[in-house]
Amino acid sequence: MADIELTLPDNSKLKVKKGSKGIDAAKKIGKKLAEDALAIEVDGKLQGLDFKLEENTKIKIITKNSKDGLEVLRHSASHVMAEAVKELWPNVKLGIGPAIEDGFYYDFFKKEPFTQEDLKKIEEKMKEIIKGNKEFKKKEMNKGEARKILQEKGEKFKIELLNELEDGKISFFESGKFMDLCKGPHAKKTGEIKAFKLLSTGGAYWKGDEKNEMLQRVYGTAFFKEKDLEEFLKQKEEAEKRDHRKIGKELDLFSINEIVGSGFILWHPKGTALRNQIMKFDEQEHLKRGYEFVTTPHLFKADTWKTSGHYNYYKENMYFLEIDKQEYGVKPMNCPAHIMIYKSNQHSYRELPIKYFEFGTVYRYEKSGVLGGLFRVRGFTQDDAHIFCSLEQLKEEIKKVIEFCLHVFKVFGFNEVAVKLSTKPEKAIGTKEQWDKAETALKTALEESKIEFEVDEGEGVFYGPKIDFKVKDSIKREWQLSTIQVDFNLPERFDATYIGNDSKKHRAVMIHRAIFGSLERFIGILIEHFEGKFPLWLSPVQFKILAVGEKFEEYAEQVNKKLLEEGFRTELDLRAETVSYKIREGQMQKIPYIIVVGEREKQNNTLTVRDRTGQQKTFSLEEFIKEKKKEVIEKK
RNA sequence: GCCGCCGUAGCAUAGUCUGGUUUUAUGCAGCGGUUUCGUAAACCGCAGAUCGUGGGUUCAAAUCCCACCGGCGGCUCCA
Repeated sequence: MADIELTLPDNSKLKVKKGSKGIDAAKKIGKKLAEDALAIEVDGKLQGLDFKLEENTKIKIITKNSKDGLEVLRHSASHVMAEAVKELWPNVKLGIGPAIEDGFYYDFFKKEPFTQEDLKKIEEKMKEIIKGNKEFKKKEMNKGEARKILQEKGEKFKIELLNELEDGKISFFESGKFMDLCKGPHAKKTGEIKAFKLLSTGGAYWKGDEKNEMLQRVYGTAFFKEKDLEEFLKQKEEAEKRDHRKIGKELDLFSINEIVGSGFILWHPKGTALRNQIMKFDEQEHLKRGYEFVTTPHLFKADTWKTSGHYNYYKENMYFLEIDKQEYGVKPMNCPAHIMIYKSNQHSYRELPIKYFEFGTVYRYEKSGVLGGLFRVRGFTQDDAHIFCSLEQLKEEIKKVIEFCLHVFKVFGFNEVAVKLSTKPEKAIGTKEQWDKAETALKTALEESKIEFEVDEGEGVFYGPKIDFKVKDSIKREWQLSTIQVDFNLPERFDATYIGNDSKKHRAVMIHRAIFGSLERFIGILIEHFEGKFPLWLSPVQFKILAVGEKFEEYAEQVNKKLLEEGFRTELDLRAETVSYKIREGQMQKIPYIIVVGEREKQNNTLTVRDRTGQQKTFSLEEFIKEKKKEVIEKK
């Protein structure tokens, strides 16, 4: 038989016999590769190893230890889980069972939800199946045959999926007694699944639509090596240790009170100290960049929201009240207020851009089930600014905002940033020309800022394109932070204009941008990022001062007074407790420096300072102040 | 909002399944005293809880049932 030629990802060519399969190609490339092979990617599509190869295709062998390999493994694990569940509860109907970021899940239709004990049972059953080391066999048939099989089994959800598939060959995967509609690919045998663990359960709507039935989802994860699984579980534990709700309580930063209401944050003195430092820093940075500060009310007459469109499109998320037969709405956004300020004067093109900044506290009604700690709340403060400019100025202004964001990330130690540009969605306002110009402006701004970014076609909001920034924290978790959005809608609705050099009125373009997004959420992220061990400039309490004995209390007081005068945040602890006790307490409060004074220090006018790692160092008072002031300025 | 789990002193837990000393226990924190101490917990004592709220079942409810409030994990949502 004649050879056919395939292209490998590195553009080298591979010749195999006509009619051969993916596994043959793998063997041809190398014995080791064939052993490790799990699946084959043909022209970007994952296929099983038994996939018949054709000429002029680009192939990639998916092996263990690759990201795609993990996906294949996890998808296989989800099948094994479904098999286990079917054996334990034969009447359960199957939903879908894909691999996801950290593992896999499978959705089942079952009256009673799964319990923790059920998870253990399923795990045991899965172990049996894996031990059996059965082959994943692919079976192909036409749609009619497939439907017949599914109808016999009564798999109504699978039939729904089948109906959406194109006519042609429908594939099932079979392992032992279990068979499931599935395009694959899978591992060769169930025995490939070596390290797995079921993690949790939860309800999930069929096809993610809340109008549909609620299915029972089981989450799990799988790895090729036991070591990787352990690593994963350790990382999970690490994340739990950093939970901002736990640390927030321990460090007395904030609370949420049942009587006050869900989603409303009470900032305690220490939390406020932290928050104030962030705000102070942010204010300075805005001043440097030519923003003007404004202050606006929390409550507006409903007319404002009718003009802005929120009354029609955002009403379910807003708080309304009626006084003297007049309807008012609490602001969910600051934009209308800023536009009103802009509109209180006529503006020349020479004045543009005009940038208004406000720490604007907004209230949004969020469904009870979505609230959580500081991450999702009903009342929060945005570091919100609106830039009014001409379409021509857009690119330069966006560039400045990008620089601003990156600077802020760096200061807080977020060194990895992922950027996404979202373009015109199907439903959108504004002309095609406006959109094109704006999208080009955003794109060019990103390129000229030498930033790598992804384009998310059609994912913009209806009123304009946007750029989103995601950062990675100290344990590599991703958080969506900043957003820069162009808005054609509100300037139109509020008729925001400027006078151009042709002395005619022109529509202003508005940019919404927030760097932290919400201060509440940002602080939540910071708590987890730093594990509560904030750098000196942010620490609610910077120094804890204690004396070795009563005789040295006066000196401790002197030191404290001096540090307060120098603008530091201190805590003087003169309680009748032992030195060790107070140090332990300070350490648990994650205070950056604990200052101990006694005979030696009093004699020499010095301080002995213990840092968070337990290291001690002696300074003269002046020396210490100088060094710590530097540390605060450098924000290390 | 939906599915599930949970709610015991300021905090962290035990007791709840299988109702039964007048319902409670432990540690930390608090308060009173003693100790004045050199880098992660000195000692003794005291006080502190309508067991989330309301209703029901029962001779008897922290425990069983219902509703509500709140928290957590998911889903959905986050123009």
